[in-house]
This record gives sequence, structure tokens and C-alpha cells, in this order.
Amino acid sequence: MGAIISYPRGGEIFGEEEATDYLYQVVTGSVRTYKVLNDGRRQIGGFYLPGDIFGLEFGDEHAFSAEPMTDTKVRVIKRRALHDLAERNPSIARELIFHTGVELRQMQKRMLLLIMSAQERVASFLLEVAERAPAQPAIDLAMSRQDIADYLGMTIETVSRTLTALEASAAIELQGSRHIVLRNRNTLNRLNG
Amino acid sequence: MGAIISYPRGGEIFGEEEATDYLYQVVTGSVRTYKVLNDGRRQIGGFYLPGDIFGLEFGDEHAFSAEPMTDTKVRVIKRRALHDLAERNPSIARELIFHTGVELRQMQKRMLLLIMSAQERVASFLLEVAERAPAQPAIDLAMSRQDIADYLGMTIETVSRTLTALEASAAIELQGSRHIVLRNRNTLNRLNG
DNA sequence: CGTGCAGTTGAGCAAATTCAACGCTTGTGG
DNA sequence: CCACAAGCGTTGAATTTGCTCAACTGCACG
Repeated sequence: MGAIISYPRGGEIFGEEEATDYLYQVVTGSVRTYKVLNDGRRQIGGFYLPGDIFGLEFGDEHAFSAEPMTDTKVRVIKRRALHDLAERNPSIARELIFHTGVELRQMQKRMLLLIMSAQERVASFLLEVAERAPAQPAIDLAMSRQDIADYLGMTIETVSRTLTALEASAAIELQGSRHIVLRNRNTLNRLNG
Repeated sequence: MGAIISYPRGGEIFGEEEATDYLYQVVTGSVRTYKVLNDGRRQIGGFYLPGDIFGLEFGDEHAFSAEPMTDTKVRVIKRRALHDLAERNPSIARELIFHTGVELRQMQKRMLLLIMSAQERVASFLLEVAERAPAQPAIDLAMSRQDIADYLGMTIETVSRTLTALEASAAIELQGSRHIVLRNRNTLNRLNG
């Protein structure tokens, strides 16, 4: 169900103002959703990897914009069609509710994250990324420092300094700015509220 | 559907660890949900007034605890029964999805709130409370300064100072600590992301 | 009339932001 | 092939913001 569409890196999948006629699933690549506040600051709603669903909303307009972070293929699903299907098919309805629940819990986690200190936020972020690539002791970030900062509600300088501090305390090792080895997960976990 | 149960102020409706066997609707009174972090800090999940639904979760255990802020009557609904009903009754399913969406958008709003300054957070909070009691130019807070602080992710001192500052800038007028007259909504709105 | 609790105010401090400079990598034009 | 501009990330210094600790006020309740 749904058509596959390709988006080049730097394009736009949908904007904040657009109608919520479609929802999306990442097939390959990666996507970020974000919102620009009236003072120019940007808040990232989430990062989405293959398999993840985004743009699942319940108002008339999208609350966030969505952009591919790399060249990306997404499956596009008509919202009306899905909801109609859900009314006749309980297992689809269950899926729909399940995914909403996933999103909701993620938001709750983010909410808790945002009241914590810079160290705690960055540590949580690293663990969150690591969870999605569980095999490795190291992680590769798909996003820039600016993306991380806007995700965690802080500045790029603070992100950078915090990573340096975590390296100094032997919790992680920076091998190039986007490749990070997690040396001591206990230290990171201890920071994770 | 569902039984009505009374809880005295200061009691507990459910705890973080409890199974999500039930969900709840406020009949009279008011409820707060909260979570205590491992460092002792408390984060308020939300405040709920008559008509509001809370405890609607999708994991096995509640992510938050729930307490009445005043003597409160709630309607208790068995989650299993509701979900079973939703599978056979599309309008119930729609309701369920709708309420999840309300919760989700509220969380998104909170997320944006938490990255803003103290002034912006308090201003947003006042407007949020005012929206729920639209008739008056003034609002009566059901909750303490500590509750507000834990809702907005700041300390009681900062809440207090911020309210004083807003009064100094003629945006509000404090008539007793829980009764606040909104003198200039434009000023407040301008602060609201 | 005290005692206790909620809220306010003040002073000093810690954390994160801002502003600025610098290093490294990458891509472009001479 | 080299020079140099542009972008990203890091680091440093000064500043701002909110927190901590502490004292104080006002109010409710015995």
C-alpha cells in the first residue's frame, strides 16, 4: 500500500502549514522533522530511519516540517484511505493506535530529557542513537551538530563542549566528528534520568 | 460506561509502576500526573480538569503517577473493555484515536515550551490556563507554585520572580497568589513561541 | 498568639549562551 | 597543483540566565 517517492538531500517532504493528507514511512535514507519558532530558533521533532513512520498527525495541518537528511525514499500513504481501512479492519486500527503510542512515549521521553542538564541530554541522545544500532559499540551520526543541538534544545557550542567533556571522562571516544565510540555505557546510563 | 470513584485530596489514583489496566476521566475536581526522576526532581505530566481523560497509555505500565489536587471524582474505564469495544465499534475507535491525538499535540506543545525562556514558559502557561476558562479576564490556579515549577521545568523561585516581573511590566496583576488578572494578553502572546 | 506552610525576595554561584577566534576539511578557480 | 574561500566543528572569554541557599512575609489554623 502506498507509492514510493524519492527525495534528494536538502529537499522538503512537507511543510508545517500543509494539510495532513498523507503520512509517510522511511524506506531508505533518513528524515528529520522540525519546527521554526517565531524568534528563528528551530526545534527538531524527531529523526526517522528506515521503517519509521512520520507525519502521523491528528490536526488538519502538520505541526512540523519534514526534510530528508540524505537522499531518501519514502512510502507515502493517504491518510483518509488508512483511516477508512482502519474502520473496517481492526488489525490496521490496532497498528495505528500502536504507532501513535510509540510517538507519544517518545515525546514523553523528550519532555523529561529537556528538563535535564546538558550532560544528561547528550548522554541520553547517544544512548538513544546506540539503541537503534545495537550491534556496534560505536555509533555513526547521520546528523550535524546543529541538528543535535536543535533536537536537545541547546546550542552547538554546548553540544561540542559536552562531547569533549564526556571524552575527557572516558565515557566516549570521538573518532571524527560523526563517529563516536561508547567506551563506558554505565557512565552514560548513570546520567540518563 | 465505567464506575465513578472518589479520591480525597492528597490520595493516589495510580502509581508509575502500576499496570495500565484502567484509564480515567475527571468528573469533578482536578488531577495532576507526574514522574519522579532518580535525582528526586519531579516532572508534572499534565493537569486534568472535568471532562479530561488521563492515564491513556500504550505500554504495560503507567509512565506517570496520578494524584487528585482537590477532592475528586473520576470515571474509571477498563482498558481491555474499551479496546475490545473499539475493535467492534468504529466510532469508539475514532474517539480513542482522537484523544490520543489531543495528548500527543499537548506533548508537542510542552516540548516547544521547555526550550523557551522562563518568561516565555510562564506566559504560555498563563495563556494555557486562561484558554480553559475563557470567559474571565482573570484566572484562578488550582495548583501550587511547586506544581507550576514542576510543570514548566523550573524552580518555584524562578516562577515567583517571573510572575513579579510580568506584573512589573503590566502584563498581569497578582491578587493573592492564586488569582491572576491578565491585563495585557498581547504582551503574553508575544512571548508565546 | 505562636507554629507551620506557601510564597516572595535577595545575594552569590553555576550552567549554558553569546560572541569571537581558530583549525580542519572540502571544493573551486587561477 | 596550489591558493583560497566556505562550511563545520572546536575552543576561549565574557555575559546572561536560572539555580541554590537563606532570610523574610503573610496567612491559616490550632
